[in-house]
Amino acid sequence: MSSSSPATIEDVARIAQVSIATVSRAIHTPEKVANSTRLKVNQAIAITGYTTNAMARSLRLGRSNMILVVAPDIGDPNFSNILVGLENEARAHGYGILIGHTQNDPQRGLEYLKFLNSNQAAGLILFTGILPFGHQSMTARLPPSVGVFEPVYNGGIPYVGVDDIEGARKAVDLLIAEGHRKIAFIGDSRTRLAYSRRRQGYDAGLDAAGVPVGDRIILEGDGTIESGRLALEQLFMRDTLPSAFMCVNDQTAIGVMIGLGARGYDIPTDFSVTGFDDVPQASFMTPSLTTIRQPRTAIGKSAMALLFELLSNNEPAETEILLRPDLIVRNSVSAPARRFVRR
Amino acid sequence: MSSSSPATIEDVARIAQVSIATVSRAIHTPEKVANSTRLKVNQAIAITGYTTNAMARSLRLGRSNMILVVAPDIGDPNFSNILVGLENEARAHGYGILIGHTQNDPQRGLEYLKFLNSNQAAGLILFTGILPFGHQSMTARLPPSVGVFEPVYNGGIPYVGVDDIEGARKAVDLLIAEGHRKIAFIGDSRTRLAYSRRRQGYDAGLDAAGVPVGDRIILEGDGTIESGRLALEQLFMRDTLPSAFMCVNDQTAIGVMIGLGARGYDIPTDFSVTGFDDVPQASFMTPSLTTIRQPRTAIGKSAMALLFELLSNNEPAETEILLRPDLIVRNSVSAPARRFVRR
DNA sequence: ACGATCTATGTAAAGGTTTACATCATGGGA
DNA sequence: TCCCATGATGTAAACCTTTACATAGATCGT
Repeated sequence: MSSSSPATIEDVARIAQVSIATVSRAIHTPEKVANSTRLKVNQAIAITGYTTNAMARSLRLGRSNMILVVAPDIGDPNFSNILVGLENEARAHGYGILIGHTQNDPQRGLEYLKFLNSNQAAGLILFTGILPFGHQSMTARLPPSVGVFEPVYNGGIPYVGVDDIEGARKAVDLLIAEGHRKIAFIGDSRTRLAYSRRRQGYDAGLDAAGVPVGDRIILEGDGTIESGRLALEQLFMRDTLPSAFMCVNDQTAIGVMIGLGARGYDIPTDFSVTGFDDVPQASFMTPSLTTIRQPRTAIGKSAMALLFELLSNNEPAETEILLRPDLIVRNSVSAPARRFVRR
Repeated sequence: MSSSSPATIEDVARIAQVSIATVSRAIHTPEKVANSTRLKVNQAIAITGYTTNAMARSLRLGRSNMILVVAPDIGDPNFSNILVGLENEARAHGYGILIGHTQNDPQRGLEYLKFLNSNQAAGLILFTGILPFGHQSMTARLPPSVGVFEPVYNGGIPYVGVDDIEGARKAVDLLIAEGHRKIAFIGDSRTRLAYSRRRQGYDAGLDAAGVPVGDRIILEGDGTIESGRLALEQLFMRDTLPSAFMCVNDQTAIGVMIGLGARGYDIPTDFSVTGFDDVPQASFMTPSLTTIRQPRTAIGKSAMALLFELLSNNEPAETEILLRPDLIVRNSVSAPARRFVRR
C-alpha cells in the first residue's frame, strides 16, 4: 500500500470516486458531505494512509499550524515545564510548536523575524521581556503574540505570568511568622517588573508586621548564583546582619546559601533563606530551599490558550493574566537564632 | 515600505524589471545571472524586504527546511545543551529545528509520525532508544534520521553518543587511584546500552587494578534519584559495605548522596560517590559531585552534522560516532575512610 | 405541476515558489 | 557571411491544498 511518495488528496479522490473537493470537505467540514460519501472517503483515506500535506495546506491558507516560541535560554530551569504546558495546549488545537533560541543575540532574533515574515508561524510566544528582533521589530508585521513571565516592553503584547506580589508576600509572611524581623531582600535589577513586584510584596509584608523601614535591608544583584554570593559578602561588611534572606529568585538564594556555608554558618539554625521560582535544584540543596513555586505548566497552558483566543477573535483579549504562586516549605527556614530574638 | 501582506517574488520581479524566474535564480544560483541583473534584483529585495515564503518553497521542493527533534523528556537536564548544539549546526545549514515531546507516550509519537509523513520535516533526530511510533513505524517512510545518546533499536539508524566505556573507566580509575578497592556499581536497567557499557568500564578498571570479582558489588536501579536511594538501603542490609559508590548516572548518585546524608554519613569522608552525565545539579550538591561530563553541545553538533551528511549523500554514513567524555573532579571523592584501608 | 429552495458535488482558480524548456542575442569559428 | 555554441532571460507547469462559484438533483409549498 505504501508507495514511494506519500499519497495525495487526488489518490484518495480516485479511490473514493469523488472529486478532490469532496475529499477536502469530508475531512474538514464533514457535515457538508453525505454520509455515504463520507464513508467512501474515509475508507480511501485508510487504504492510502493519506495525511494532508501541511505545506500545501499552509500555503493555501496563508498561515501555518505552527507556533513559534522564542526563549533567550532553553536551558533555563524555568523553561521546560512551561514548554510542556504550551505544547499540550497547542496540540489540543491542532498546532505544533517551534522553539527558537536567541541566547540574547539580536542577530539570532532577526532570523526568527524572517521566519515569522515568511508565514511559517501563525503565532508567537515570547519569553524575553523585550522583542528580540532589534529595531526592525517596529516595522515588522508580527503575528498574534503572547508574552510569558514578563510583559513585552516594546510591543504592547498581552502576557501571562505569576502574581509576584502575592508570591513574595507569602515568603515574607512565613519569615515573619517564624519570628524574623530583620529580613534582607536581595534583588535582581535585570528582570525589572518581577523584581519591583516581589519587592513590593516584601514591603507590604513588613508594613503589615509593623517592621519599620529603617530595619529593611535591600541589596541588588543580577539574579545569578554568583551575585547572591556577592551580595552576601557586601552584607557581612556592614555592622548589622539580618536573620533571614529573602531572595528575588532561587539562583540568588543558592548563591547566598553557598556563601553562608562557606563562612561556616548553618542554615536554618543561623540564618533563614527563601527563594522564588522553585527551580529543580531547590529541592536538592542542603538544606532544601523553601521557595515560591511558579505554576509553570499552568502558565504555559494559559499563555497558549490566550494566544488561540487572539488567533480566533482578533479582539485584544485580557492584557495581563497572573496566576497564583504557591509557597513550598522546605528546610531553609526556621525561627531566628537566639541572638536575633528581641527580648 | 511595509505593505499589509509580505512581499512576494513577483513584487521583487516587478521592481527589478525581470521575471520571477530570474529573481529565484539570483537568490539560489547567482552564478547563472548577469552581474548587472543580480544587482537590480538585490536592490529590489532590499526595497521590498522580501523573504522567500518557506511554505511555497517547501511545497515545490517536496521537502521542508525543518528538522524534527523527538525527545521523551524536554526537561531532562541532559537535553538543553544538546539542543544548543543541534540548533547551531542546523541553522548553519539553513535549517530550523522543531522539537517534539513524546513523554514516552506512543500516541504522541504517532502524531509526530503524521508530521513526518506530511513532509513537514526533512530529517529526524531521535533521543529515545526506540522508535516512539508504535508498530506503524515499520511501514512508515522515515526521513533521514540520527539517534542521540543511544542507538535506535528497531530502526537501523546511525547515532552519536559518548564513549561510555571510557567515561566509566575514568571514574573507576580515579576511585582506584584514591585507594578504593571495594567499589559498588549502581546500575540502571532502563538505558540498556549505556548501562552495559558503563558497567564494562567499571569491570575493566577493576580488572586492571586486580580487584577480584568477588569484591565487586552490583546493584540495579532505574536511573532515578529515588532508585539510588533505594539501592543504598538494600546495600545497608548486607554485611559488607563498599567504600565508594560508582553510579551509572548523576540522578542515581544524587539519590545515594541524599541517602547517605540521611544516615548521617559525611561525603567524602565516610564514602566516596561518582556520577555520570554532569547534570547542572551535580555542581550544586553538597558536596559537589565528581562525575563524567558528556560533551553535550558537541554531541548535538555532531548528530546534526551526521544528519546533513545523510541528507546530501544518501550513502549510509558512519553508523556510530562516540565522543570522549571528561572526568570532572569535584568534592565527592577522597581516600577511603580508615576502616576500609587494607593494612 | 412548477418555480423556489436546499443539499451534495464538481470545476477551477489561487497561493508562492522552482525549474525544465524555449527563446533570443551575442560572439566565434569556418 | 553564416552557423552554432554559449549565456542570459522568460514562459509555464508543477507541487497540493482549500474554497468560491457553478451545477444538478431533490424537496417543498402552493
